[in-house]
Amino acid sequence: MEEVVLEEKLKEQYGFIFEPELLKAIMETGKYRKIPDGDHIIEPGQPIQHMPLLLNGIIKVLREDENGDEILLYYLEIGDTCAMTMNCCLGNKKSDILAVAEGNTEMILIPVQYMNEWISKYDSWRAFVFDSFNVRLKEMLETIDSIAFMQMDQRLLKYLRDQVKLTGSKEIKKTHQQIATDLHTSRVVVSRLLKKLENNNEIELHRNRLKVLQF
DNA sequence: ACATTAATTGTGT
DNA sequence: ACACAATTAATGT
Repeated sequence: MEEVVLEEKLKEQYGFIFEPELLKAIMETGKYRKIPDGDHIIEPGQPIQHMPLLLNGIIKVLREDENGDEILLYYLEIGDTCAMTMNCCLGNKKSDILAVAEGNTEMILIPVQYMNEWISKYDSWRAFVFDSFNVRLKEMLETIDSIAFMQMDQRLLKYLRDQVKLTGSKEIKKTHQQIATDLHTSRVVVSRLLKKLENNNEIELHRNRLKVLQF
């Protein structure tokens, strides 16, 4: 990608947060990456060498158990960075999570060795890192609540709301099966609940997509 | 335009 | 949860 365009994108998303010095450092050390929809960005067991700064797109962060079962931990949006990655960076450990691109995703990868240096060097970086750590933690607590205490219909509603907020569109382009995997349940359950919502005129059902009519 | 097929969605047990 | 029916989208003829 053109250097100039990249710099503009960076400023667009992070210009208000980071001081000019830091932006320059990011431009110098970061590597631009474009990830197509559905590609795995990080897999469990992989050592982490970079930390991502999202330019656009969404990243889905999942936990995977030994059977290959997955649970959705949280989503990363533009302007976010990955708390799990930071955790790994500090200890130079391997990844505990699976990160998948959702939609075409562009990001800048920063080698982990700069993490520590920048934390002491740039106030804005330290603030950014801690802040996003907080946000992630909060989101994960929500997810835990939702798994532990909420009924499936509530979880589905939350999921739909999140999708709308996340993509900025009331159209959700997913199959029932995909939703079921995200929520860690069976497709049949999702189908039945969605059908109920449709009967209540809360959503519109189509093949491979659905439309939210309320909220 | 029609038939075939594969994938997704709906429903009863 | 499973099995099957119904529907839809995609593809070839």
